[in-house]
This record gives sequence, C-alpha cells and structure tokens, in this order.
Amino acid sequence: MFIMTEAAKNVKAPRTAITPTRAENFPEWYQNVIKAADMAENAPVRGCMIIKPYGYAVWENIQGNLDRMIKAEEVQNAYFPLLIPLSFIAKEAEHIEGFAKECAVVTHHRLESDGKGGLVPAGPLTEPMIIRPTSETIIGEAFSRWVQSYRDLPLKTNQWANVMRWEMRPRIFLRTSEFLWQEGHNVFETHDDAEKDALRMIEVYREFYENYMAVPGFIGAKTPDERFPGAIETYTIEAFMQDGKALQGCTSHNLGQTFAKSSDIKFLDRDGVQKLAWTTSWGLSTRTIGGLIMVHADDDGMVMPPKLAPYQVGILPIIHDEADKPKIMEFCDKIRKELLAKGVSARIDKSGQRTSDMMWGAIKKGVPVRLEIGAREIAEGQLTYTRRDLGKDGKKKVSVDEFLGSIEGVLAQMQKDMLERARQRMQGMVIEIKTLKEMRDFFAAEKIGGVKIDYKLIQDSDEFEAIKKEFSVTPRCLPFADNGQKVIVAKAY
RNA sequence: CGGAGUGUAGCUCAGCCUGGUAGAGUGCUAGCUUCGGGAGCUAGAGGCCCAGGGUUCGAAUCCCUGCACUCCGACCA
Repeated sequence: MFIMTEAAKNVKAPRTAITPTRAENFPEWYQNVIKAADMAENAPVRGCMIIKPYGYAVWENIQGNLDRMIKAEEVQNAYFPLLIPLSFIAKEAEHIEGFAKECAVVTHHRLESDGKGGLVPAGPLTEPMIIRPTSETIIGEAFSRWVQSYRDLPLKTNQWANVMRWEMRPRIFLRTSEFLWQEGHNVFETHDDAEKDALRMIEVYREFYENYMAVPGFIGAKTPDERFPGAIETYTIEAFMQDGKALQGCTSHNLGQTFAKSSDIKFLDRDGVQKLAWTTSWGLSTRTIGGLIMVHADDDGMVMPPKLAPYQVGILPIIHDEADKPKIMEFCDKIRKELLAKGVSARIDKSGQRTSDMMWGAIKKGVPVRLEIGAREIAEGQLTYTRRDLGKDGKKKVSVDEFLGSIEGVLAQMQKDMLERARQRMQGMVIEIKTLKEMRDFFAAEKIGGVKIDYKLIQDSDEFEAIKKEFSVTPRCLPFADNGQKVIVAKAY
C-alpha cells in the first residue's frame, strides 16, 4: 500500500455507477438503478410500465419458484376474466368502497371515425365493465356454482394475472396502475380452516421472501383500519427498505364469510344443512421487485440474489488480441456448458465491448458472479471471479476444477450473506420504545426507520392520530413474534 | 386532487431574461491505438426545440390555452 497524494485521489475519485447515490436522493437513485440495469421503463400510458427482458426474467424466476411452492399447498391454477360486470363489484359494500376510486371502467365496445381523422367511442355497453382491481367478486361468482357440497371443499385456486388500479401517484414497480401478480382464492368449511389457511399462506410467503428474495420482514397482522376491504384479518410481510420506509411485501386475508355472503358460496354439509363457506385470498405482485431493488441495490446498481438472478454467472471474455478470440470464446462456452450442467445459469457477454464496459454493465445489472476469462486464464488453467456483493476486493483466482466444484456453494453463500446483511439492517432500523412521546421525538428527528411500541398505547389515542398525520406514518403490523401485543409504526411505500 | 418543477439529439442538459432560424456532454456508427474496476484520437449519423393559438418582418426564446412527465403532499388493500 502507498499513501495517495491529493492529486492522485482526485484522479481516482471514487465514482459510483449510479448518480445520485442512495444518500443523496433515494427516489431518484431507485429509478436510475432500474434504468441502468435495463429492467423496466415507463410506458406511454401514465402509471403503466414496460418490463424489459432483464426485469421480466426476475419476474419469471419469482413466478417459477413461488408457483411451485403454491402448488405444494395443493392449490390449482386457473384463469378468470379481465373484465368484471359492474354489478358484481357493487355486491359488497365495504369492498366497493375500498376500490371504487381506483377502478378503470369500460363503457364502450366500438370505435368510429369522427370524420376529422380521429376515432370516437361508439356503441355504449348496456352494463359498463370494470377492469379487475382484484378478482374476489368474479371468482366468487364461479365458486358459487362450483361449490355445492362439503365434498367440494377445500377449494384452492390461484391465478397469475394482471390487474389495474388507477393510481394517483405511480412509481415504477412499487405502485403502477397495471401490475402483474398472483392471487389465490381458497374456500373452506369453517372459520378455523380459513384462518389456518391465511396463516399458512403468509408463512409460504415468508419462506419465499427469505429463501429466494433474501429479504427479511416483520410478519404479522394488520391493524383493523389497514385491513383489506371486507377482510376480517389481513396478514402481511413488512420489509424495510434502505431509506427506512416499510413496504408491504404481500398479503394474505381471512375474508370470513364476507364474500361467501355476497357471492352466495354455500355448501350442503354432512348434517344436511346448507352452510355459508369461509374464504381466503392472498397475493404477491411485481411490486415485490421494487422491494428487491430497494433492499439490495447499492450505489453501483442492482445486486441480484442468486436464486432470482436472470443469470447467475456473467462470463466476460477478455480479448486483447483478435487471434486469441476463437480460443477464448470456445473456452467460455465450455465453462458455460459445465455450469449449465450443474444447474447454474450463465451468460457469455458477446457484445464485444471493452473490458471495463462489460464489467460495469454486469455490475449495474447486479449479476451475482462475474467470471473473467482471457488468455491468461487459459494459459494458467485458472479462473478469475468476483461476487457482486463483495466488490472488487472480493476478486478470487482459482483453478477451473475448483471453480466448478465450488460455484454452487459460492452462490449459496452469497444468497445467505445478502439475507443476513438485510436482516442486520432491518433490525437496526426498528427500535423499541415505551411512550408516544418517544415516538414523536423519533419521527421529529427524521430518523431512518420505524418504532415498535405497545399496541395498547396507540389504540384510541388522539396523540397517535396526531403523530400519524404530522409525520405521515402508519401502523404497519402487529408482529406474530410479539403475539400481537406490539405494533410497528413507520413511513411506508 | 393541492404545491413546486420540467418538456430542446437515444440519454442528461445548456440556450430563453435581452427574439435573427440549433449547441454541449454522453451514447450510437466506422477506423486506428487501447483493454484485467469507467481509455484516447479522428471522422460521421442523429432535432416539427411538447401541442395549439397569439404578438412580430421574424419565435426554442415573449404572451395565452392545453397536454405530458417528475418530485413533495393528500389518497391508497
């Protein structure tokens, strides 16, 4: 090591791939990470996004893994229509009140020339349709026909679909008017079965969040005013982003008999009596990708957890001399095939860019492991690789056999380290307090994160209402870990 | 829906105050030298200056009216 002069420092001034940095301007940093990783862009329609191949690959990995976990719960996939007759949603008072403001309405079915080169809607519909903001009502209608006997229960159905909620203030991935999700809808004989199911599904999500996303969270129940319209219980995972705001990562609702009543889902029980069924619904959306970014990305861009990465190893051919190119590319391809045989996804950068551009491209995309292969590696039989989350100091040089033998372990370790790092950060962000005075001081000091407090202290409290309003914070959840006795309060996305 | 800001090259923006017909950086294309944590030179392609109206001999620039986007609130399962 040597001591750098001031001049040398300026030349080598630390430069982040993303500007501004997280500390400088978090919302702008977030958007730039997405742009730099080439994951998505805003669409011509306000509030809608185009998910680009690299971002969509993450969604496909979320789908693939979560779908397998959902099916393990004996749930079957189906598909229900995008358009819902207005009369369906009007059936349930509380539900409609929750969604009415956000509904897009289809009122016409035909376009005609206006004689001035434009088109105008003609053919008004006798009954307007809404574009589904969620599918409880239309699935309820089907279930009322499908469910006749206790023998038809439990009925467990999931759909992967797009939904639309007209948003006042869209943010890419986090809050878009159209988004992709899965929504599960289950029907049971009893309240207890439904309650167990709602709890079971939040547990499935917890496993998914921790094991695949490497994102920890506070798992618990929503306070009554934060519940899904029509639900008797809503369970959630509240994850904490690097700016200290909470993000509801998914939800699982015990809907009681609310929707069974409005959709008339009844079954003939063993005792010959017609009974109203009990339902649940549970969902996880593309919003989760926003959380993935805000939890893991750094000032150099995205950091992909290996299990959700579009490709886990980015192979960068280092070519100094054109004559070496065929040999190097052939070697890269050989390594790629060996990785694929082990179930490790890999991609060779064939862009022909300069080394540093390929390198930074992979960094910004958050490719878990970068593998540099040049004439040197081939000559020495060694491979040079770097874990994205450790930075350049984590660069390692090992033999080909050692690399192939250890890569799965390296990826697994990275996945584990990312979760652990996120967990440490989350724990440091939420402090336990005893009084509302402390809560006021905490938010007044603009501290990063949230607080945990005795739930009783915020119930029917005018001071808490005042704090909520003044600092725009909300109760996020009553963690299971505290048996519902305590509540987490924070700003939220 | 309120407050603020911004619409000019693929992207980031300057020019506008003080009207005279289009600029920079970056990216892109080609060539050469380079290349292992952000390289340099040369040449080139690329713009209905958000839209509509007005003022003017003349508007990216001044004045109206829209529209869109961004940020901050409100709202939000």
